[in-house]
Amino acid sequence: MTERPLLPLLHDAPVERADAARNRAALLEAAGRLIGRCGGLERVTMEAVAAEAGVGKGTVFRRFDSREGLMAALLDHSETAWQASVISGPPPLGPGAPPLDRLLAFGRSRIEATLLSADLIRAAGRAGTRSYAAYSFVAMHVRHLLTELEVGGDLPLLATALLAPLEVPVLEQQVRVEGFAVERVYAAWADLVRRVVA
Amino acid sequence: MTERPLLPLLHDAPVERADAARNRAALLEAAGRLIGRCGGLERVTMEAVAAEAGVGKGTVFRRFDSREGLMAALLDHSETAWQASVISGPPPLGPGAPPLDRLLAFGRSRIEATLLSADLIRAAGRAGTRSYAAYSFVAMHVRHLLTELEVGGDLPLLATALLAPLEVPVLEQQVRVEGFAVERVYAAWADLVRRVVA
DNA sequence: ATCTTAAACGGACCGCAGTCCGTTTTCATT
DNA sequence: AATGAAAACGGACTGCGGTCCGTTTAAGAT
Repeated sequence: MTERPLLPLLHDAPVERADAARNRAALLEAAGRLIGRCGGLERVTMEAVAAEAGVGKGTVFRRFDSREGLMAALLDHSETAWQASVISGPPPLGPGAPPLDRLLAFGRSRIEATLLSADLIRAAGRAGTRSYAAYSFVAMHVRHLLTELEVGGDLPLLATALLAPLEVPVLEQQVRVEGFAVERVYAAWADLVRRVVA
Repeated sequence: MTERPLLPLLHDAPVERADAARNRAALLEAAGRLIGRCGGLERVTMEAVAAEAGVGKGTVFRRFDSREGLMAALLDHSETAWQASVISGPPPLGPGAPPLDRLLAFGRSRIEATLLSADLIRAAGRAGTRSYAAYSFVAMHVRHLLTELEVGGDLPLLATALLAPLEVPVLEQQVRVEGFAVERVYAAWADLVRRVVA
């Protein structure tokens, strides 16, 4: 499951001890199991995760720093899989389609993925903007596509402006509070994109 | 300070008892004082606010429900003042200027006001999107200006898309993490607006 | 002035995130 | 295999947000 790198010295993370790695895996599994068993991850306490994994409470915090850290680690699996489908999945989300098609596919996929993991993303903290690594990836991807579309202007900030309406609080407001259909939210984002690249 | 309505029955808030009103005011003042005295509002505990105001802890939660509620009440003053300057202040933020000028002035003013109260807004919760009342106001205002500009499309969602980059997490990422100048952030937003209304 | 009652009060109490520190385990070295 | 030091472990402990409930108080009615 967790691959130990063949040349650990090349990675700056200084090699994890065997018991530490075992407990990390056990804790992630325990957390996933508990979230499934109870309804909703906010009802799962850190102590319960520790107990389910058969370790002490201190170990949970040693491994993941905080509740948000644990949630972020949990989120990492799906986020990584999603990133892979953007990097090397089938078009139009993956490479091979025209840039505008890719951008629109990106938006639709991002909306769906974000709404699907909304609770986890919120619990993983940063209160609205996902962790820096995740943000960097999507920002870079959108900048890249905008460059291919030969869009002028301040690309880093323009990319951010296109990404902002795809953040959890905005989508939840639109879909869960205002009751708009996901399809309509996507259509509006696509409209925004077309105006920007025009 | 706190005006009692002449015809209380017309308001659905069922009239506040004198001691309750006194304590509400005392608590807001105490909270403001403590936030000033200590550095940063996250170092101020609810118990400390209660003590500073000379009331019991239960009273704080009775009046404001939660820590977020207290922070939201604190924020309400400046938010209301800002709304007033949009509704009836001098142009171009207030009425009297052409719609595009008003929209651009709105963006600049909103960016500045949001960054100024960023800590409070974050502490007031809803994890990224401000309280519904505040959101409704700005959304309505932007929709209104877009209508005057004869912009077509799904106006409610288009307005949201223009507002999303002005939320706290986005602005803080750009200004505090990436180190962009506020002026540049505003310029990028203005560019976005011009592309959308074109 | 007194009475009634709904509302407000205060502070002990609870649950959970996060810390601390004495004990145990891993693993590289010999 | 023995050893030593760095790392991990566990669970008691702390601090704060939030609740509960017995007591007090405001304010309209008589």
